[in-house]
Amino acid sequence: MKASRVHNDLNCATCTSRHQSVFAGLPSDKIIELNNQKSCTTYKKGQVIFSENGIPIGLFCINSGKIKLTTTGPDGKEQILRLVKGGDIMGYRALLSGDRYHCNAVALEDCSICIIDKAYFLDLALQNQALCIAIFKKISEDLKKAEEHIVSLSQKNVRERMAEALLFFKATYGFEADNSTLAVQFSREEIADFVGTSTESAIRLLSEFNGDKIIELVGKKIRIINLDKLVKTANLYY
Amino acid sequence: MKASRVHNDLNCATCTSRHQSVFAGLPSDKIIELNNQKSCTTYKKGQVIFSENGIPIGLFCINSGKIKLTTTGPDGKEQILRLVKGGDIMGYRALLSGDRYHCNAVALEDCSICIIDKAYFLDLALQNQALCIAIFKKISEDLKKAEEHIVSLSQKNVRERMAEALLFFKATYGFEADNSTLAVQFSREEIADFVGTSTESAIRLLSEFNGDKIIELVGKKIRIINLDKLVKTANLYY
DNA sequence: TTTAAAATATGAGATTTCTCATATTTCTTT
DNA sequence: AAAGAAATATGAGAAATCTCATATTTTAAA
Repeated sequence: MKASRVHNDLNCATCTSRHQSVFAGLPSDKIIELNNQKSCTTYKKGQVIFSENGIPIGLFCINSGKIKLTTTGPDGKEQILRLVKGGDIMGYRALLSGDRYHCNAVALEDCSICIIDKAYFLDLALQNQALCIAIFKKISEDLKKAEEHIVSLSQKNVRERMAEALLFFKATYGFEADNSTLAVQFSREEIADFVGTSTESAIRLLSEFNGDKIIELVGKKIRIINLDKLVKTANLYY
Repeated sequence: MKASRVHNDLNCATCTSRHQSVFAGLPSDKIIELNNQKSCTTYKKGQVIFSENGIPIGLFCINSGKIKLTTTGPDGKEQILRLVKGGDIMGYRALLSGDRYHCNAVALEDCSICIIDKAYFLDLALQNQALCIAIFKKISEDLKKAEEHIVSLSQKNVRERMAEALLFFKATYGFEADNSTLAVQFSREEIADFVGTSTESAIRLLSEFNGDKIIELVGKKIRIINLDKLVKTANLYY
């Protein structure tokens, strides 16, 4: 049975993910304070961290692990909206707008996550300019990415969107040590849920890319062996 | 020749749009200060207010008029990303993220707009909690709308998206005095650019909706005559 | 007012993508 | 290790949507 484990082993002061996070600019006294206001949890792959319509109790700060944010469409099909990794915050949209969650957060692999009390976080953000600006930037980036996704879904065909998705996975999670294998593993269905297509079409396209020597399928792993061709296939520039 | 006209006739203290804006919670001394930091411009229908890749010089605060925010897709096709109206701010994403604009802002009708100096606005936002929270909410809402648009584009067919688009236009701009005619006029091409379809398909679907007595086409105007059926057609609930 | 240009409308074939069927492979569990 | 379940793979027909062609109507310009 998969289960989350609550603890407080992580220390914000020594947390390496912090330096890439919105908390990068916090003074050290605030870091110590923050450390006392958080609680840490580990989640196993596949576990739901929060879900649609839930009421936010705090801000999730990812120490390590990868997470997908999804919604359920009108016919029950899942849509992947955002991808989250170590150093990211999540759950901030609902928190800042006083809304409920409109996404599900599901662990793509084992994760170590801290949750920061809602009221404390809001207070901290309003009092610390660097944090406030970092949050502005974070939402702005997510909005930009979402709008790029809109253009892609609206104007590109499935083949182009699939190529773009692989590039997005690369941009988000990078490569493994071999510098060519995507450092994230999705099922074909999950890829389809990001690209906005059927699972069969996703499978077919990945096979085609494999046949075209753009990628190499090694089990569940995807190696990008011709990045130029992938970029061209994505029809990115004009 | 269409041309914008710069002036300073509008007064923030008496501006009625302000009460629905992010500046609603500002104390009156700050309103007076804000009034001195802004400059007003009128734009004619069709005019470009800012464009993709431009560097933001300030925050646009809409006094009156309707505006579309668009991007150009890989094959030159326009995509409508957001719709703006009196009381809204725009250009804030690029401003807050220190980025260039990734959208074009084009007047859908004659507009009266104030521009607030970038540095002044950022300063004001960081010093005033109510404003800061209002901005958080504003971006959060735009992100939520964008993500709903993603699900729609990804999972719905063109007919459902068209119905949803009409409901979105209604939610954004409301009805005229007759309580059924959409208070905004788009060309069929613009509707297609929002829905993510071809102009011909947009024309065809509107004709179909007209034939199905869901809407009534009165020249360029669209009257919603069966809201229930439109909601059902949009496949909104599950 | 006439003419030209742009927008709207509609049909029909071409194309893309989906769906369903059915293998095959991989992973889990006993 | 064997069986069952889940994921991946592939084909083929069905359905959705686009594109191109061509009217028709509306708007703008001369």
